[in-house]
Amino acid sequence: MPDEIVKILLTWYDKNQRILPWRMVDGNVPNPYLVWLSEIMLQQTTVPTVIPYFYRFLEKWPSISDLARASRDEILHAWQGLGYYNRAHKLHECSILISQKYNNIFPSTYNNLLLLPGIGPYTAAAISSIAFNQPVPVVDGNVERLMARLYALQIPKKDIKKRSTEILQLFPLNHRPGDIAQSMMDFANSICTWAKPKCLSCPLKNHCKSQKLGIAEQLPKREVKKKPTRYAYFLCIERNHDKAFLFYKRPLKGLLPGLMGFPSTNWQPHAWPDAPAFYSQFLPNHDNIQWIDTPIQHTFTHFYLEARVGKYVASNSIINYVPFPNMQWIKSCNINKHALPTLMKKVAKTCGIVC
DNA sequence: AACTCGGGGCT
DNA sequence: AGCCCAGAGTT
Repeated sequence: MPDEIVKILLTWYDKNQRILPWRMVDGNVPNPYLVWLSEIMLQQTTVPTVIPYFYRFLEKWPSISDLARASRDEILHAWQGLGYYNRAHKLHECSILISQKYNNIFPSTYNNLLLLPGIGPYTAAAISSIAFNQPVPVVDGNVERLMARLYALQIPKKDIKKRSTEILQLFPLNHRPGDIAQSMMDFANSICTWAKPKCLSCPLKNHCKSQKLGIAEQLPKREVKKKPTRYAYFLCIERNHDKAFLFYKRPLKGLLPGLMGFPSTNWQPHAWPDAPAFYSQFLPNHDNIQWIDTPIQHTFTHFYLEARVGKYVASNSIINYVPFPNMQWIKSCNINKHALPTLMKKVAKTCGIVC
């Protein structure tokens, strides 16, 4: 049965393969650097989102040694807006490690790839399989959904990855392992979709247990968790004489690590922070703060943020005033030289910053 | 084992 | 409004 499934998947893949910039055509093995870069970017991120970032990275840094010579801030700047910024930090670390300790050569086996920063079980399997033809099961969210439906796995979501991997160990992966992996992901992404799977025209329907049971769309089982809301104030402080704004560089650990941001209160649950206690830290004279009526809404992975933005135009008396050492004035036309997360771009837009 | 990490797109 | 996505790292 697994042999038949693999055969159907490869046949489907040969006919429907998407042309993607990190894929090599004509059956050649792709460049490991391209595979690695794409796989890191694709972690929890959709293909259409990744493509423009991938091209920009490749243009700036055509090889792993080029990337290894870049600074952390350059990489963060190119990564801005892509999210999960720790990936950018690990990308930087990994490039330096491979360039300096590995002589610019990627390891080829699952176990050795797993030792590298930013590379976990999925990515190690994907790189070894796609770039080095290693017969390793590659299990991402797409494959989990496909296997859960093919084998009617009515088990908790957290257990599906392990079970899927076990099942795939019994699949014949020796012939074209990378294509098998990518065929499963492409197939689940376009046929065995999360919502409204195309079961009626599915080439695997005769092999699908959940299709026979009529429960394909309910699998894999989902578990609900409610997101809390947090509340914060942001300050957009403009220096009168040169249209510069007060920014701070966020810590290298935690949320939005190493990116630029506007001064804000703690993002606290349940209640609005004490606004005067907050802005008096930054503004010796805090009259004339214009509070924007419409609050900013932003969704993070595990909470919503609702924020109000205050705009303040600083008088000449605080031209050289910098409240904290991690802060700096940045002229409006230089802001785009720094790495700003999408949330902070919303704040900038809300208070009308233009270059 | 559970939590922390973005942002866009779909329903 | 909720869930999804070529998951990894930390606690």
